[in-house]
Amino acid sequence: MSPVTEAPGDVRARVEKAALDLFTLKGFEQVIIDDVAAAAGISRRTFFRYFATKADAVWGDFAAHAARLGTLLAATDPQQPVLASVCAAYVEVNDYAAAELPLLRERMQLILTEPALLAHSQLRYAEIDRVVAEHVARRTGASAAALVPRLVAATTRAAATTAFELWLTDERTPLGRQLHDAFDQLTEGFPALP
Amino acid sequence: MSPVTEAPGDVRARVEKAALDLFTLKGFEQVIIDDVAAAAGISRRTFFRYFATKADAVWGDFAAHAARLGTLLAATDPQQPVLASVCAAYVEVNDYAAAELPLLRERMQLILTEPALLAHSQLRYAEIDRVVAEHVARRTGASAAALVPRLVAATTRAAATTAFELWLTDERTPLGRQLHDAFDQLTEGFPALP
DNA sequence: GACGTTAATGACACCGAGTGCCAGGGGCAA
DNA sequence: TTGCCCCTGGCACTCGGTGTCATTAACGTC
Repeated sequence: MSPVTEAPGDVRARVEKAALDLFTLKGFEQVIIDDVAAAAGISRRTFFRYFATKADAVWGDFAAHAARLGTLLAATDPQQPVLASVCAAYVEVNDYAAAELPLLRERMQLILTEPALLAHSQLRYAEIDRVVAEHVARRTGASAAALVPRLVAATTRAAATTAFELWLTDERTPLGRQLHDAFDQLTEGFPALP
Repeated sequence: MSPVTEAPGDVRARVEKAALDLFTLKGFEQVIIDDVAAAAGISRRTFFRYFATKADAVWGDFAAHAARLGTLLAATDPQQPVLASVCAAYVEVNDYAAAELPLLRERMQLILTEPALLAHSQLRYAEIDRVVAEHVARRTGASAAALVPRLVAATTRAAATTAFELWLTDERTPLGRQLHDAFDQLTEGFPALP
């Protein structure tokens, strides 16, 4: 039936697309795995060979994303202030081509508004936090388990998430700008506050 | 069979205790609802009348906790800096009596280390963030959906969570002190950072 | 061309969380 | 006693997720 051998990765990409479209169309909870599998032309069992959980179909290759953030952090200028280096890495790792933006919006819209996906996000962010805390630990000489590295990791990630939320609701301001704005507030100690 | 009529709330408290103990002893995933129900002397169906999900049995009356944080924030001195008022409210809402500390430790240990509970926590924190963002919005005149209120809510909550994590691993430093330390770093714009 | 090997797939049965529905029973007021 | 209400348990069902096994197609070797 099938024309020829399918290129590896094709199936995974097709399932991911089918899942994303269905979730966006009907809502994450309303879609069951059989729907996604049918739309992608595979069986329910095969779906779980490509994605460990239903939520995983929404996140692309997030492990690579986190690893790239780590690489970018390691390559930052040691003279640069630490917070600035974290900001720069966040901006660069989220510097998507214009053609990718609609897909990113779809993904983030789901992740930030669907309760089940929002909950799942916490597990993914743990990897991000670990990478950032290790960078801060290197720069400061502290342990990655100490207050400052963990706090910087947690708060910068909170800033990045907030920037993403604002970017979703505001079509006009680019993501990089939203990230810079949020990091600026954090770095300056919230100067606008009474 | 049962002696007399049971005081209302008794059952819920008993189930909560049974769940907490079993989860701590065997791990959250290893315990199934039937185990908890049996230990509490109720049926599986009744468990789900007291708690909407398995994770909910670990959180006490968290809605009341969030509401109390809101009350404390509303009662803060308008002359006080905004970040200081948020810190003070966080410290006060988490000012437990010494007798309650072991239970709090058990709860937080589970929430912060069990992946399923960590994920679930994100849903609970949304309520906290909303309350804090509204307080900041009141104080600054901004919309609760604007950058600064959301950012303050997200970062202070990140700071509080980090303080809890450190408190769990360090038996000696009291929780209020950990919270103050974390908030100080945040308020001063991380002075220790190069 | 026949053969054994390997990876991908699908079918099936199973577990556990969570839900809807209904029946039984005890407390309580009239 | 009667009727009402609330709490409870039992049952069947949906759905996410997993272990197991048989099938099939691709590939290299003889």
